[in-house]
Amino acid sequence: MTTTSDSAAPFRAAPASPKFPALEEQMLEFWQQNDIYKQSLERRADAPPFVFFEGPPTANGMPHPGHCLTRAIKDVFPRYKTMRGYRCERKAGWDTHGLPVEVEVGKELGIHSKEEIEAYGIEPFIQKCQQSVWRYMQQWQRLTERLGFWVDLEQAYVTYHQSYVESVWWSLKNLFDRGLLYQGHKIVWWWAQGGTALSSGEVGQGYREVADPSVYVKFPLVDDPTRSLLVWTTTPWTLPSNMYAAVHPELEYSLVKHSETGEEFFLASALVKTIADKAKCEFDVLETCRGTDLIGLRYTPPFDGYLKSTGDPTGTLRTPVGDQKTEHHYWRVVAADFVTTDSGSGIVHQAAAFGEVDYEVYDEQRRRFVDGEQPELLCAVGPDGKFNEAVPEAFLGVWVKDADKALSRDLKERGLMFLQEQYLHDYPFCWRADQDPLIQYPRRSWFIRTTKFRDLMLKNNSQIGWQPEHIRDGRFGNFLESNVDWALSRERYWGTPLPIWVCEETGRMEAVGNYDELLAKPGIQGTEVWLEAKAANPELVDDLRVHKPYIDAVTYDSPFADGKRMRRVSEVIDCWYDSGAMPFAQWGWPHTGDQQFQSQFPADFISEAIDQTRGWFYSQLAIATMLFGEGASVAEPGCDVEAMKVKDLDYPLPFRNCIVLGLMLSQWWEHEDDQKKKTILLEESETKQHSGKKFSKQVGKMSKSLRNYRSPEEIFDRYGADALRWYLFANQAPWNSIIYAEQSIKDSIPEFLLRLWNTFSFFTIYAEIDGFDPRDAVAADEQLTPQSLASAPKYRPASERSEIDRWILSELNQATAKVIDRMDALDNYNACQAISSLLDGLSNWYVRRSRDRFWASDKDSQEKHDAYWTLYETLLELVKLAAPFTPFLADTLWQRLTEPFGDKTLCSVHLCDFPEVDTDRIDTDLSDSMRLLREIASLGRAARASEKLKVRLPLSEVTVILTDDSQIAWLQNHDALVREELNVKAVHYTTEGDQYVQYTVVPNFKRLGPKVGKQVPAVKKALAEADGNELLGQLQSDGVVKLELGDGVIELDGDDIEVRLQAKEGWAAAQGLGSVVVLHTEVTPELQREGIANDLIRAIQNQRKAIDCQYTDRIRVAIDTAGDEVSTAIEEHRETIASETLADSLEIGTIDGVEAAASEHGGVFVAKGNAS
RNA sequence: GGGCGUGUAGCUCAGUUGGUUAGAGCGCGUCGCUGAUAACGACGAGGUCCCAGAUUCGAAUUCUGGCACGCCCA
Repeated sequence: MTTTSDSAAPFRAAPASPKFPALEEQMLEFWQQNDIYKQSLERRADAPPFVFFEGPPTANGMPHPGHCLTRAIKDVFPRYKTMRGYRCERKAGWDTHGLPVEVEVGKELGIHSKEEIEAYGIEPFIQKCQQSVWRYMQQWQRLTERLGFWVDLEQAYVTYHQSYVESVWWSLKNLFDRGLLYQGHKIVWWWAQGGTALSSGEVGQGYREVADPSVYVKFPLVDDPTRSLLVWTTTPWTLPSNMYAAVHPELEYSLVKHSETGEEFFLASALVKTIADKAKCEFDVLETCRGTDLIGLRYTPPFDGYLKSTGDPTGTLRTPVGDQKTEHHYWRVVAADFVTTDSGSGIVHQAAAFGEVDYEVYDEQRRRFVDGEQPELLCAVGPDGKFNEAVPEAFLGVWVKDADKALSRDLKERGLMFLQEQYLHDYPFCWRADQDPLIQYPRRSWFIRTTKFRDLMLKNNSQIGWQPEHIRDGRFGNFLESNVDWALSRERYWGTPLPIWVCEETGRMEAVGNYDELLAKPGIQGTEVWLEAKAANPELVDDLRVHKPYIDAVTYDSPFADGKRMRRVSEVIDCWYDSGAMPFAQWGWPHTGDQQFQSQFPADFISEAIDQTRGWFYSQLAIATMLFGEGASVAEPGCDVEAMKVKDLDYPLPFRNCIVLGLMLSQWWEHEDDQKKKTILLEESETKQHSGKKFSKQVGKMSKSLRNYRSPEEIFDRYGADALRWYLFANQAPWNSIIYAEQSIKDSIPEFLLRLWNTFSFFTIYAEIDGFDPRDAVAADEQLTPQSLASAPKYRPASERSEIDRWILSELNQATAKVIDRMDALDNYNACQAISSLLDGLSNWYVRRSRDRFWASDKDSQEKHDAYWTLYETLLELVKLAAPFTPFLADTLWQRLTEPFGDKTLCSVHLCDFPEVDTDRIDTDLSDSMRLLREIASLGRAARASEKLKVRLPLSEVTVILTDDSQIAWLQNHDALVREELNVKAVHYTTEGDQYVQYTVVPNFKRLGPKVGKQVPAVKKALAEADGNELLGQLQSDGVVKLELGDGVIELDGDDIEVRLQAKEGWAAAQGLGSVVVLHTEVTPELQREGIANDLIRAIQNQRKAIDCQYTDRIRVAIDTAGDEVSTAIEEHRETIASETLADSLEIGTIDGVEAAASEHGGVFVAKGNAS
């Protein structure tokens, strides 16, 4: 070959067993030192943007394998889009606020309750919180980098940063000024003894079964005190706070008469008998009605505390103008859909203060009244869980759960108790003080009126490209449909402070949009608290000045009352609001970053796991809908919306596409011994090392305490990040829940990484031997595109190269088209399938069938150059295709493949453009023909196997019978492949196979169905019964087949039917769908001897390897045989044997001092060195 | 209890608008190849497509009702 280079070989043979984790570590260092990620962005500085939002991980706790999936998916599409010519900025982000962080710090300090935190000091506590998230952020950064997730960690947005907090403040001020931020009640699970609400997670931990009372109480009607509602409740202590009695409007109710006492009750018809039985009495049904008929009936509440103190107030209803109606505030029958007849009486006591559902009923009632005349929430219990003045004196100050019995006795004495029972149910207790039952209790809370935006949110949702699609109308759509106002505030410490200041005199409020605005307020005081803290501890992060407790100290003159102060409310906000504000808050917008925000909104692509539907997906959608586009005009009456509107922003939605990932489960093998001690193994193969123990396979959630999964770090060290990534991308659609199966991660090495490496390695071995030098392509560009390589003198256009070259180039371009199509549709799974099958074709067919050209001794033959250029180009393009998926290996191979060019080529594949499809190189007919040819080869091997005729033994002929002659000409021109593959002397193709095969004609149902409809079974039957050969003959001569059916004749053309072949008995044959391959099995002595020669070649080659020959070492060979046939075979094929094995001498006999290798034809002696 | 999803080979998973022989990889078995060699190839066995019903000429695929599992909510 040509030698334009100074060095002997521009390519070095690659090591056979690469250590992928070590190669990846090297690559990480290279990327870092050369700032490849930044370079990849700079190359796209003026390109159209592809906008990606990073959903901020909570920097609390260590990252686990599930996070690897999210981060890998978040990486692959931006990488792909960058290579495709887009500018895809990737700003990292961290969610740093919230209860989980407080709990984590609490654990560290050994404290838990709010009292303990306050005793410890809010100031040191939030400092600890800030330090804690910082520590975890570093762990996450390590994982992020090692996984190859390219994202700008240096410029990450952090939710506790001042600029971020101020953006959130701006948005809250905007909502407040539009009247959309209001104070209301929220019913929470309340730990009265500890004075704090518990999160749902904490509540879930503390359920246990207890017996509670279940009582049926009489509520006498105001208009007819002889009649009562029979009302059911399981919490007698809430009766003093009764507000309504609820019925289901559609249920049937009965008015019954007690057969003994004569009292009359309303209750659900379905429960009349049940309750009569329970009370051991008889009811006579007087009349029935529907629930709606009862609505509005007034009754006397069981305890009169509120009746006395309020005087049974009324209010004006919201009705059309001029149509004034009033209604009593309390103690009426109302409608509620949740009432059932599964238990109770069908009439349910409503105490809005102590139940979320009850509260909703109350809220609905409240909204029926005009402003200022609405019912108040009745609540006879203080935050300490004890009764207040609204109850009879005997109960004042009693802990509610202790009062059930006494209250019941009181009701009995007053004749209001109808029936009393006990029932068992699960009830939550405080998880750390397990004697303390929790109660539902109302807390003042801040809400955002998201319900006003329900339709707009649905409209935005409808335009989002969800993957999978069912999220839109399923889980997410349903969630939006049942939207309730967002409970924004949290009575906690570490969070974005709610930026609302209240006048200490009038209670009037205003929102503050940023820190400077606050400082500019008249009479500002309290800022010194922060300054002093900072002076005392200069290490303090400046961002803390907008946090509790420093911000709480800041007060200013009230604009509402002379001489009075404005003080901040004490709450912080839900950290989901923080994350949902990231589209603008990540830039500090609107205070800063206008240009970035304008160009980076909305997102083209986001992805998170399905648990984020109610989390980040919602918070983003809700906030964007309220602030931007059509929603920006929504406000309470009297607000000047135009003044508050964000100018020039008319965005419909916060993100255009979202892949919703499934959850990740773990898989492990478990054994439990007699002492209940568990042994956990992560790989099935390991169970064999514990003989005698029975392991059962488990699939379930990943559990830190069970240690039922391997940490990402260990996976990286064992198999590498590419192995994990390929497993995540190529094994399943990402929205399915995925089982983290270590074996499958391991398998991605031989299935993809090693196969790619071996193909590359094959190339380098021969490129080194032959001195193939790609620098002959003098006009090669920095990306080594196929076009630019064409400048090499021995480079022939693809159209002039051999069939197999054109085939693999066609496969390459088809695969490229498929990958682009799939990746544009956010379908990584099928993109990987396309890459995988391309690699399979390259490795298992192209290389296999092109070996002889690489081995050919004529180093300068055109065929050899064709093979090199084809393989080289294909590898280069394949590596680019793989780059987004397995970035480490792809870059390693790119660097080695481009090494001869030095600085002339790009130093990283990630700076390249994604391959373009060259449609001129796609030849689908060739693909079809090659598929048929591979099928024929495969059938031939199957036939050989069934006759126990090994491939080394040559055969004279195979006959291939086809159903039609359309491919025969092509196959005949290219039968060398089949001859070599099957080791036969000749191949005959024919459609006249009556001798070997039977023809059957089967319907093509897809065409026939629409055509003949119900006659399909009859046609099928007729075809099966007819003589196939005859039908085929008809078809070939007339072009149609006529079938006699019971009710007439049907004509079928060639597309309506398919011809199938069935090999006849007695032939060494194998059948496929459209072809049968028949072997001619007679073995002549000549063929036998050629087979012997092949056997010997193999034995000698084995021996070469055994004595450590280099590829090019010459050898001496002797065969120790007494057989004439073997000797003759050696003589006949001496040339071939010698050239194949690089033997300088080939004798019958032995070689002294050399150990013989046994073979079926005698001892084989191989020695290094030439004959002399 | 409600909503959403999942159920296909021993394992991990595909399966396009319904088309009659349901696929891949791994694992297993048999064989082959041997200048990619701790690699590679072929062939084979292995399936009640969770169950029952409906629609249809035809259902893994559509519908209804179960069962099991998962997630979210109550």
